[in-house]
Amino acid sequence: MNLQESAEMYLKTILLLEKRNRSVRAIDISREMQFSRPTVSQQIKNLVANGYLELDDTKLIFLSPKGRKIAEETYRRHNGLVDFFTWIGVSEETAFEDACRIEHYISQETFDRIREYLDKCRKIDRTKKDS
Amino acid sequence: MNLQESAEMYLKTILLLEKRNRSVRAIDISREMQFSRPTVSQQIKNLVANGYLELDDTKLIFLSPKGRKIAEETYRRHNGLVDFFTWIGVSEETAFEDACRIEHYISQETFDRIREYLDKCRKIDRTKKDS
DNA sequence: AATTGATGTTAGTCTAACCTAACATTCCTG
DNA sequence: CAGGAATGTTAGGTTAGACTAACATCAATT
Repeated sequence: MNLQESAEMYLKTILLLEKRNRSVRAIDISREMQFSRPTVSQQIKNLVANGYLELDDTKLIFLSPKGRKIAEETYRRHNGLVDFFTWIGVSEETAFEDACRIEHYISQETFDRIREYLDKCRKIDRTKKDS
Repeated sequence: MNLQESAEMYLKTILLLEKRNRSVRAIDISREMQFSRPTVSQQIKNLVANGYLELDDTKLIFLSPKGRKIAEETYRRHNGLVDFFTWIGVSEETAFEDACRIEHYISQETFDRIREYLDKCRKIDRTKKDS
C-alpha cells in the first residue's frame, strides 16, 4: 500500500464517520480533521479520481471497495497500536496520538509481530490471574 | 522537539557519519541519504542558520550543542526501536527501516514505556536462562 | 418568492523538500 | 603549475498538501 499518509488519514476518517454517523459529507471530514473546506474538497476530488471514493448526487461520500480496504487496514493498525501502547502503560491520550502518526509508517511485518506478541503476553497474563 | 522529520534525519545522519568517519562533509551526507548535492547544501544552510550546525572554513560540518542533542536523541530512539522490533521477532532489515520512519513520530512517553518494557522482559529472560 | 445560513467549489498562494542544469571553487595529479 | 575531477552553490522548477477569499448552490424560514 503506497498511498500517501494523508490519503490514508482521509480514508480512515471517513470510515470512522461512517460508523459514527451513518452518512458522511465533506464538512464532517473538515470538522473531524480540522482542515478547511476547500482542502477537504480538493482531496475528495483526488480520492474520487483515483477510485477510492464515490459521491452520490447529494454529495454524500462513500468508500469504494478499494478505498474501504485501505481504510479498514489503517483502522485496524490504529487500534492494534493503541492496544499495544496502552498495554505497556502509555496513557490513552498519548497512545491514540502516537498511533495516529505511526499507523502510516509501520510495515506489515512489524505490525504482525507486535500483534502476535501482544496476544501471547495477554494469554500469559490471563493464565497467571487464573492461578 | 518540534523539528521537521527531515531536519532530524539530517542531524542523525551527521552524528552517524561523525562516528564512522571522524569528519563530515556535505557530499558524505548526500551519499548516505541519497539526496542530490544541491538539496543537501540547502538543508545545511538552513540548519546552520537555525543554529543546529556549524561549518569551518574548509566546509567541514559540526553539530552545535543544540544540534547534537537532537541528533543523539534521535539516534537513541532509533536504536531503541530497532532493539525492540528485533526482540519481538522482526527481521533486522525491516526493524531498521521501520525505526527510521517511526523515530520521528513517537512521543517521549511511548518511547520510554517501550524501553522500560523491553528491559523488564530481557531481565525475566535472563532469569529463566540462569535457572 | 426573497433572504439567510450551511455547504461545496474555484482560483490563487504558500511552504517544505525534493530535483536538474549550470556555474564556482578546491584539490590532486601529471 | 595547469587541467580535470570532486565538491559546493545558485537559480529555477516540481509536487504535495495545506491555506484564504470569493463565488456557487441549496435548503429552510419568513
